[in-house]
Amino acid sequence: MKVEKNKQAVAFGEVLKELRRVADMSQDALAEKANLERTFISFMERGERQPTISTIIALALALGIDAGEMVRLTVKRLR
Amino acid sequence: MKVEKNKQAVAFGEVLKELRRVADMSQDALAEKANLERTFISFMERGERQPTISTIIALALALGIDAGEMVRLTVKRLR
DNA sequence: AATAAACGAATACTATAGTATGCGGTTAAT
DNA sequence: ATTAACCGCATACTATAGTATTCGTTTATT
Repeated sequence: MKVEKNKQAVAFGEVLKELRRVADMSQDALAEKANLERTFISFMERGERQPTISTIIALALALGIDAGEMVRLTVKRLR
Repeated sequence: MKVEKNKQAVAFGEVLKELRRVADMSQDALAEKANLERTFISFMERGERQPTISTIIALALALGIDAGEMVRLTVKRLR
């Protein structure tokens, strides 16, 4: 049977991808700046992995935005 | 050698504990409402575990507050 | 059309989020 | 002094976050 994807992870992934493109960064560049693996950024954007609070904060810092705002956008996308 | 604790996890734990008390809930009550284990709430409040985005959203919902705000308070506490 | 940057995707692994159980200490009531 | 609610803490386990490597395709750019 097909494994159901986590809705919050999918929503976060969409927000991440959008914000990264607005910041005009490649997955590779973002990964480097946030001290994460490029493949992990890819996993998150596809909703196959979800971030911890540490990762959210690191991503927000690398993207030059507010971590709280990033979560707000995620929650907003869920309803 | 002593295992260094994750600073973001500690900050989040402090915020969680404070917000839970403001909401006048026991760890047990919060755990039940957020569909988590009481011991996991305890771990988080002590900074020994950190939440994923799903857990943050579930906790915020159970506490009747905004998930983004919860993250904002955590980041604020880090500086 | 060839070269390279960028990304999806698979796989396999290590670290840690999250579950489950249990014990002991504290506090506040009886 | 006993009962009960609340919580710290330890341990052991299962699920998944995060790393590392690799291959194929797409999209410029030349």
